Amino acid sequence: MTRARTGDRKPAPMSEEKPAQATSSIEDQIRLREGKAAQLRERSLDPYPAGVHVTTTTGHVREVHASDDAKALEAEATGPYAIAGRVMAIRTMGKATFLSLRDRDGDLQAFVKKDKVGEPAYETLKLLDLGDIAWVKGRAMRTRTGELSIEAGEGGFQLVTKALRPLPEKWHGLSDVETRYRQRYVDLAANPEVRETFRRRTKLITGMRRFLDEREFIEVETPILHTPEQAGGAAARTFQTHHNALDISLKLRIATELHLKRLVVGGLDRVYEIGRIFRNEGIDRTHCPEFTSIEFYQAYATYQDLMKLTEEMISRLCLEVTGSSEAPYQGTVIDYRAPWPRISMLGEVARLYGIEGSSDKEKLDQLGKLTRNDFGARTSDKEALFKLGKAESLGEQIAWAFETFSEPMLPRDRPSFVVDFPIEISPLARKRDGEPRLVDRFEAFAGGFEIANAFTELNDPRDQEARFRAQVEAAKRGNEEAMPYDRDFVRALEHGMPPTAGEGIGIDRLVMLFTDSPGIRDVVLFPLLRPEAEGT
RNA sequence: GAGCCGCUAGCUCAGCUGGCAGAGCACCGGCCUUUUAAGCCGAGGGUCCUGGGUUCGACUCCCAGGCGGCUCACCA
Repeated sequence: MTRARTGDRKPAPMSEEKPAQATSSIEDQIRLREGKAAQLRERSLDPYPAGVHVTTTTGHVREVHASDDAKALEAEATGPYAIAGRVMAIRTMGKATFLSLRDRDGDLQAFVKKDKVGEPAYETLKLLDLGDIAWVKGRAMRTRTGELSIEAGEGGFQLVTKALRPLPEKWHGLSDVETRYRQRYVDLAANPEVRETFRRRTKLITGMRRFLDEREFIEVETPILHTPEQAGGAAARTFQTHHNALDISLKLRIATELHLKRLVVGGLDRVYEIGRIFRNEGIDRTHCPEFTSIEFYQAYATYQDLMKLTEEMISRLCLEVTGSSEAPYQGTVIDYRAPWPRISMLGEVARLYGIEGSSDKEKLDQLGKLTRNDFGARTSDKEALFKLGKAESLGEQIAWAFETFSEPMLPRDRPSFVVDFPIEISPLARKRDGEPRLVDRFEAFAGGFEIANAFTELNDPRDQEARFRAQVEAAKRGNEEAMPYDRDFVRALEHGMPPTAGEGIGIDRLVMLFTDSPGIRDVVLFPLLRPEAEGT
């Protein structure tokens, strides 16, 4: 690692005259940096060495010496610490240079003095550019201004990776959204808060696993490639693909639901899967064609049990990930502590239309008497009316009315559960005992969007058949999101699925909430974009 | 898919009513052994997203297209 430092005490002569022309177009800058790599090679220094010996991180050094002042550090024989990281700043004072090195833990200053580090190493320092990766070994010290630094010892500086492209500007970082998404490596290198976002994402997923594992759930993996019959479990259009050897057309899954319930039939009473879901639909602030969901199923539980579990899990995750049970989201602090308010979809819609009936049955009966025009009377907004007009059943009418009028009114500073869903929009949920026009289902909302969807599962195979038939009918009428009739799933239910409750949570959306990210693309490392135009 | 907005140096951005393309940082040369958005002196760097049109003259105005953002639609 310290090769070729002692061989030649005199700095190697510059390979050629200075560049004839000072330049700075990107091509020029790359050429110049390549030239510096060549100069390193001329001094028998590899610009891309392997086996660099790093003994610690910037974070560790900061931690160990957090409370040591300059005097204490001078008295103590600290280290030596060998750290490496991307060079974020170079401040040269002539025969002494300050570097800001950034590794996975953060930034730390390195202080390289010519008389300490030795002439050869100091000469290679002159070939260092912002964005290169450098290695420094030495003791910990504090500068006059009190900044903790590593002071490079004899031979304690090495350039370990030459970067050919310059980093974005140090002060503003990289802010062009398109470049941030397309070249996430630059975004991550330049903008520390982006790393924090993705660190939190990982923490969240780890925390979910721990939470469910503690409750004796087991994690499984089910197929992503679905036959056309299997590609159900949600209302969504699919991606098409094809398997060559079998010569069959396949679809990418739109949910993990139906396979997971097959596993419950098989006796895996508590099961979950975290994985990618693909839905061939538009892209906006909260939708992405590939996203990550967790679905879990618990036998002998009901949707009521899952509401409790959800409150508990998400409030705990918020604490684990953000350090508090309350987290700001786009200007509003959301308090995740249980219990979350329950809001009745049926009740809210009934209230909207002046129906104060006491029972669900009464509300449904009264709402059933309303005409399409009655439903539309609440708004003159053309688009809202169009939506309301599309409803083909009372249940859809209620759902659209809720979405249009009530959803925007959900609490902003708290997550909430919406309950009392109509059966028509819930083809996999169990009918409610006593009111078969409703199902035992909830959706959780926070920050203005849905984060979870759960229900007591339908386990009556004959009822499931009927629901599938209704979906097939809907598909015939042109509903492209209707799910296919999955015969094998019905066969599985015929073997008997214990009474079960299941839930799906959008992990990306939770990450948005816990990182205060405005859009789903900010929490996905490489979001799908149109292909880049030629030339970059 | 629709509406609105944006695209100028590697990055972040100015550029007026059409008249030679600008700044800061970065880069290049020089000075500097405790700086930290280091500093000082000097130099260079442009497919103004693309293609048409109007005009004596277009970064600027018009048309078409590309990519992105936001809103809406689609979407649980």
